[in-house]
Amino acid sequence: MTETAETRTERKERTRRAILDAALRLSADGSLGVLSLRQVAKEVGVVPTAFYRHFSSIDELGLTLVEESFVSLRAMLRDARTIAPDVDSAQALFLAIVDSSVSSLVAHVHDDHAHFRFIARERFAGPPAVREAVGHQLQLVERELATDIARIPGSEQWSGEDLLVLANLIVTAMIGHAEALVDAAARPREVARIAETARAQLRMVLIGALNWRSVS
Amino acid sequence: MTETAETRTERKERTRRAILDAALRLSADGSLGVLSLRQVAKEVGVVPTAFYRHFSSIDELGLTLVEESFVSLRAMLRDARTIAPDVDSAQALFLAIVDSSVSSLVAHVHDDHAHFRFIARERFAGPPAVREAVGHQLQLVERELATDIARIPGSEQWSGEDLLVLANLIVTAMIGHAEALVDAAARPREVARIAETARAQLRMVLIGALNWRSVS
DNA sequence: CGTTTCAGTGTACGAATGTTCACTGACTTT
DNA sequence: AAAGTCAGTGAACATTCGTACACTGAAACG
Repeated sequence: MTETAETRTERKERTRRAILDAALRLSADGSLGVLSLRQVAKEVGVVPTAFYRHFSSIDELGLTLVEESFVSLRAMLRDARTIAPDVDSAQALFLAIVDSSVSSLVAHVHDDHAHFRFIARERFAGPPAVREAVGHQLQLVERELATDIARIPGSEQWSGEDLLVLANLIVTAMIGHAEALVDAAARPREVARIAETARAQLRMVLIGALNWRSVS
Repeated sequence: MTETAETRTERKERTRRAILDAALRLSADGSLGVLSLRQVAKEVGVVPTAFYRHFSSIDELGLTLVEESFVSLRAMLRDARTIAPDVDSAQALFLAIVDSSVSSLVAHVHDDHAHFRFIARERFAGPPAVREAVGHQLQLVERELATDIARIPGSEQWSGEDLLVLANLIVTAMIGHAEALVDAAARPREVARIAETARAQLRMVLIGALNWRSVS
C-alpha cells in the first residue's frame, strides 16, 4: 500500500526478468538449444510450469532475448557516435571516430557480457527462428551503421551498395571482437590487445574504403 | 578375400565415417550441444552403445569433426593460392588474388556445406573443449594466411603484427560469408551477391592495408 | 582348426525432459 | 465484504537421455 508493498504486476515483471537473466546466464555455455525449461525454472526458484505464465516456449524466450540484446547493441552504436569535438584535420577526425567506436565497444561489452555473447552465439547456432531474428536485426544495424558512415567527410563517393558492404564488414569484425572481449574479460592485457586489433582493423577498413573507387 | 570382401577394419572405418556424417548432418540445426548419442546411433542404424566403440564421448566426436573441418578449410586455402599466371601489372595481380580467393571460397563451401557450417557454429556455441579447439585452429589458419599475404608484392612494409591483424580480419569476414553461402546455397542469385560482397570487402581490406603505414 | 579379438546387440536402470491438469491463496476489483 | 483474477504449486505422464553389463558371432590369428 504505502511503499514496501509490491503490486502484482511488479511481482510478475520481477520473475519475468529473473527468467530472462537465468536463461542468459545458463545458455552461456552451449547455445539456447541446450537450455531446458526446467533448468531455468530451478535457477529462478519457481516450479517448471510457472514458466508458461511468461513464455509459451523457449523459442519465444529466445526472441525476447534477441530484442533485448539488440537494445544493448544499439546503445553501443549510439555511444560510438559521440566523438570528441576537438577535431581539426580530416585525419584527426578519422582517428577520433575509430577510437570512439572501439572505446564504446570495449565499455559496453564489459557491462553487457551476456547480451553480446548471446548475439555472437545465436547468430549461427540456436533455434532457426532465433537465428533468423538475429540475422534480421544485424541487417538493420548494418543499415544504420551505413548511414552513420555516410556522414563522414570524404564518403560522398561511395554508393549505397558500397556503404552496406563496408558496414557488413565492420559489424562482422566487431562481433568477433566482442566475443573475444568477453572471453578475455578477466585479463586486462588481453583486453587491451583485442582493442588495439579492433582499432587497427577499423582504420585499415576505412582507409581501404577511402581509396576505393580508384580501383574497381 | 578376392574383391567384394570387406576386412574388419574397413567395416569399422565405414561405421565411424557414418557416425561422423550423421553427427555433422544432425547438428546442422542447433549446435553440437543439442546432439544426443542416441540420435546419432539411430541415424547410423546401430544400437546406442555401439557408439562407444568409436568415441568415448560427444566431445571427442566433436574434436574429430573440428580436425576434419579444418582439413576442408585448409584445402580451400590451398586452392585460393593457385592464381592465373597471366598477371602483368600489380593491379592485375591484386584482382587475380581476390578473384581466386573468393572463387575458391564459393566452390569449397558448395562442396563442403557441413564442415564450414560446423566451424561457424561451434566457434561460438558448442562445448567449451570444441570451442577452444576451433579457436586454436583458426589462429593457426590466420598465421598461415599471414605468411601468404606476406608474399604479395608491396607487402614488405607490413610488420608481423599488421599481417596477423589483417589475416584475422579476413578470416572472420570470410567465415561469415561461408555461413551465408551455405544458407543461400539453393538461390544462385543470392550466392552471386554474397560472392560479390566478399570480393568487394577483400579488395577494400587489401587496399586499406596497402595504404596502411601512411597513417599510424 | 581351435582360439582370440572385438564391432555391434539387447536389456535394464535412474535421471531429466516438455506438457497436462486441477489446485491454492494473495492481490485486485466491484 | 464478497467475488474474481491469476502467478505460482504439485503431482503425474510419456519420452528421451547416458551408461553399465553380459552377450553374440563373424573375422583375424597362431
